[in-house]
Amino acid sequence: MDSKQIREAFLEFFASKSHQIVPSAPMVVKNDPTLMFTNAGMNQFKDIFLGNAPVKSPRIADTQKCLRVSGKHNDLEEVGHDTYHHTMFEMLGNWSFGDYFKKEAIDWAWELLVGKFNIPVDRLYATVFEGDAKDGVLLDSEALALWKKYLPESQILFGNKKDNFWEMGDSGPCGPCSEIHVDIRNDDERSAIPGRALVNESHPQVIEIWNLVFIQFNRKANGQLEELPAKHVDTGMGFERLCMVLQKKQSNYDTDVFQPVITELGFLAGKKYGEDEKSDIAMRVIADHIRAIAFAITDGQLPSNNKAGYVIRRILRRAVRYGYTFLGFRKPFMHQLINVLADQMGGAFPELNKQRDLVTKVIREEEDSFLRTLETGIRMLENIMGVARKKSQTEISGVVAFELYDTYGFPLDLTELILREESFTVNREEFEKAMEEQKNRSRNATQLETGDWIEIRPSLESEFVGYDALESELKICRYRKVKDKKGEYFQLVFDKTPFYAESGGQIGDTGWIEIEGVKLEIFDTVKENGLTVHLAKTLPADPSATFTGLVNTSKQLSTAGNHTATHLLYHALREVLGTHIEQKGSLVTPDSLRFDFSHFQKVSDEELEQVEKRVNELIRHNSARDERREMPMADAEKLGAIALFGEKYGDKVRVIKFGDSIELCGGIHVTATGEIGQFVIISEGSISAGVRRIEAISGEKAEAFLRHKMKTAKELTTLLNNPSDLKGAVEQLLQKVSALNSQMEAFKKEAASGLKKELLKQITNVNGINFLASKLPVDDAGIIKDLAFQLNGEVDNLFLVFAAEIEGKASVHVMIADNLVRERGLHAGNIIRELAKLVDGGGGGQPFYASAGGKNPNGIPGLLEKAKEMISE
RNA sequence: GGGGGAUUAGCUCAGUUGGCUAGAGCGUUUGACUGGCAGUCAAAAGGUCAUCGGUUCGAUUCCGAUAUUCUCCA
Repeated sequence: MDSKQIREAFLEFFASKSHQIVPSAPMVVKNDPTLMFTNAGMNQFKDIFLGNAPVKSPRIADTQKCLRVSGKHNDLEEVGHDTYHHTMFEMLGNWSFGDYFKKEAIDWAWELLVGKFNIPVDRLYATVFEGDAKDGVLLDSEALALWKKYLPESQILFGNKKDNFWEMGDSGPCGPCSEIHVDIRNDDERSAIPGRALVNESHPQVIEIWNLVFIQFNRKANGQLEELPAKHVDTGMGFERLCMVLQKKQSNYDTDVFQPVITELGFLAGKKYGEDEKSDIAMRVIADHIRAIAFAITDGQLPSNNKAGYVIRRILRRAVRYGYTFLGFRKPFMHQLINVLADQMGGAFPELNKQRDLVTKVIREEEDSFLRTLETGIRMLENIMGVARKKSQTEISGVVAFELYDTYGFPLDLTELILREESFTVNREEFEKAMEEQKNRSRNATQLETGDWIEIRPSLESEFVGYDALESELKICRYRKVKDKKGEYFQLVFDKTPFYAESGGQIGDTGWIEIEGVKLEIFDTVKENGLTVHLAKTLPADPSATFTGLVNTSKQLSTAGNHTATHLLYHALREVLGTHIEQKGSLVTPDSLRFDFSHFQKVSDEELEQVEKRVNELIRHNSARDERREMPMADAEKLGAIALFGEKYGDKVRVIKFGDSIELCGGIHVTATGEIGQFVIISEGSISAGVRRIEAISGEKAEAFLRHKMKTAKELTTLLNNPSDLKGAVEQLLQKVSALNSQMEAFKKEAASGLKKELLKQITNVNGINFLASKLPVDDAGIIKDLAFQLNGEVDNLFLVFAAEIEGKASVHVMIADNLVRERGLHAGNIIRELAKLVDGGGGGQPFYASAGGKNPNGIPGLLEKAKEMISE
C-alpha cells in the first residue's frame, strides 16, 4: 500500500464505524496562549474536552497536520539523526465524545491493525496503566482485560504515570492511556532479545505506533483528580510510522512519504541517499523540515523574527545549515523541492498546490537572507581567529562563541566546524554557562501566576450578543486572578457578553460593567480556548450580582468602520490587481487598519490610487450589511464567499456581504458602507517575499488627515501670495533658492579668497615658521576650517591660529603643517587646550589640526598674542 | 515577555582614548581606448551618519528615549 492508500484506508475504516471525517485543522494555532502549533490530533477538540464548546458529533476521525519542535519526547536538534522523529507529521486519530469508551477503542484498533492492515500478532505489544498511589488511581484493569482477549500476557506491559497517564497540562482533563507498540526487527534479532524488553526503550525498530487515551478525570489546580461525568476517547497514530511498518521499511524516511523529496534532493546535491551517514542525516533533516516549512506557510504562518514565525525560520535555517555543511550547498536549494512536495502531497492537502508559488518565493528569500547571515558570521570568525593567532591562543572563548550565536545567529556547530579546520577549539563550558544564564533571565522574566477559576455559576458557553447589542444584562460565571511582572488583574467570564474578543485581526472591545451607578472598567477582551475572557483591574464588590455590560461605543464604531473598510479594500485589490490576491494578515483597531496580502510586485502609485478610489466608490454605494449567521459552509462556498487559508471554520459559518464583497467573518461591521465616510491609504510596502502590506485609515481619522493636508496646502498658498499654480510656484521658488545658493557660494568664495589674500599678507616668519594668527570676521566655523585647509595647502611651514566670534561664543582653530608636527614635535591638540583657557573653553583634535570653543570672546586678542609667544620660545 | 546587536551613498559594508572637510567595493552617469558589444582606464554625481533629546567648545562616535530591524532565550 502506498501512503495515500494507507491514509484513505484509515479514514474509511472509521467512517464505516459511524465516525464523521473532518479535515485537518491548521497547523498554526490561534486563540490559545499556551500553544503556538498544533502538536497533537486532539488540539482542535480542546474546547470540547474543556467543556467550553458543545459536542457537535460524538464520533470523529481525521488526519491532523502536527508540528513539534520541543517537548519531552522531541527536540528539534535530534530530528534527522534517528529514523522516526519529525517536526511535522500527520496524526491519524479517532475520537469519542461521551460516546464509546475503552472497549470499542481497543477492539477497533485491533480490527484495523490486525484485521485490515495484517500486522502479525506476534509483533504487537500493548501497555496498560499500572495505577498511581499518590493520585489514588488503580491499575487500569478494564483495559487489561480487553487486551487479554487479543494478546498473550507476555505481550502486555504495565506503564507508570510518566508513560501511561496522559495530561493536557498542569490541570484539566486527563486519564490513563494504552499504547500499541510494534516490533519490526528481523527474526534473528527478535529471537535474541524479546521485543518486550525493548518497548519504550527508544529502540528505532520497536516503536510506539498508536496511543489510545481514555479521558476520565479532570485535574484541578490543587492537583486533585475528579471523575468526569462524560468520558472521552482520544487516539493518535503516527502516520509516517504506520507507513514504515506497512511498507516493511526500517525507517520512516524510506517510505514513499519522504523518498520523492530525498531523491530530488540527492539529484540537486549530486549525492545518493544511503552512501554516507553524514549526508544521509542532512538529507533526512531537509526532507523533514521542508514539509514543516511548506505547510506552515500555507497555513498562513510566514517565517518572521518572533513567536511562531520565528520557530518556522529556525527550522528552515537548521535545514539550510545541514545542506551547507554536509551537502555542500552554497546557494539557495530548499525552494527547489517544493514542486516535488506539492506533487506528492497536494492531493491530500490542496492548500499546498494552490500556494506553490508563494511558498517557493518565501523560502527562497529566507534562504538568501540566512546565507548572508552565515557570510557575516564567517567574516567575524576570521577576525576572531586572527586575534587569537596573534596571541598564540588555540582556544576561543565560549563567551565569544555565544555572542556569535546569541547576537548574530551563527550556530555553534558551524563555529566549531570552521574553527576545527584552522586547528582551534571552543570553550564549550563557557558557552553552556552563558546559555544557562540567558535561560534563567528569560524564565524569571516570564513568571505568570494564574489562580484557580472561582466558579459562581455553571456555564457551558458564554453567549456573544454583541452583533445585536452594545449593552446587555450579564452575570459573572467565573473569575480568576492573574499575576505577571507588571501587576495583577482579573479575568472574568460572563454568561453572555456584548464585548467582542480579539479575533480575526479585530482587537478586543473595551468598556465597562455597571451596577447601581458604579462602573468597573473592562480594559481588554480576549479569547482563550474558545472562551471569551474579560480583563479588569479589580473585582466588583459583589461578583454574584447582575450587571449591565456597556461596550465603549465610539471606539467600537471606528473599529467597525475600519473592519468593513478592510473588506472593501480586499475586494478592490482583487478587482484592480487580480484574484491571486490572498489575505495574509490583518489588524483592525479603532485608529487604523493594516492589511497584508500576497502579491509579487510593488503596487504602483496608479494602482494604489485606483484601489483607494474604488473603495471610496463602494462606500458611496452605501451597500447595506447582509449578514448570515448560520449559513452551512457548503452554501457559503456556493455564494463565492472568501475564506482564509489557515483559519478553522465550523460547519456553520457567518457570512458578511456588502455589495459584491462576500467574506466569512466573525467581526463587527457597520450597518451600511456609507457609515465609513472616507477611506485613505497611508502606506504600501513589503513585509516579506511575495507579501505586501497596506496601511489605511477611515472615517473621522481619514477626514482629519485630509483636512490637515488641505490646511497645509492652503497655508502654503497663502505664504506664496495665492498663486494659481501652487506646484509651479514652489518649483520656481526652489529654482530661485538654488540659483541664489550658487550665487552665494560664489560670493563667499570670492570673499574668502579676498580674505585669503589678506591673510597671506599677514604671515610673518617666526623662528623659521610661517606664522599666522588672526581674528576672522566670519560666522561659520566651516568656512574657517576651509580656509585653514586651503592655506595649509598653499603655504609651507605653516602654523596658523584662527579665531572668530560666533553667536557670542569664541571659536578657535589651529593648523600646523605636517613637517612641523614631525620635526618639531608640535601638537595642535595640546596647543589649543592651552589657548582655549583664555576664552574660558576647551578643545582638542589631532596633531595637525584642532579646534576649540569658549564662552568668552573677549579673550581672543590675548589668545592670539599667547599663540605667538608659544611659537617664539 | 526578557537579553544582546544593528540603522553611515541606490546596494553590501569600513570608520576607537569624541576633532582625519565621512570612506571602500559594487551600481549609476560622463569621457577616453575599440568598427560595434564586452572590457579596461579616468572622472563625476550621490550623505539631515534612523529620529528626538542630553553631555561637551565640538557628537557619526558617549548617554537616554523612540522607531525600524536582526538575533538568542522563554
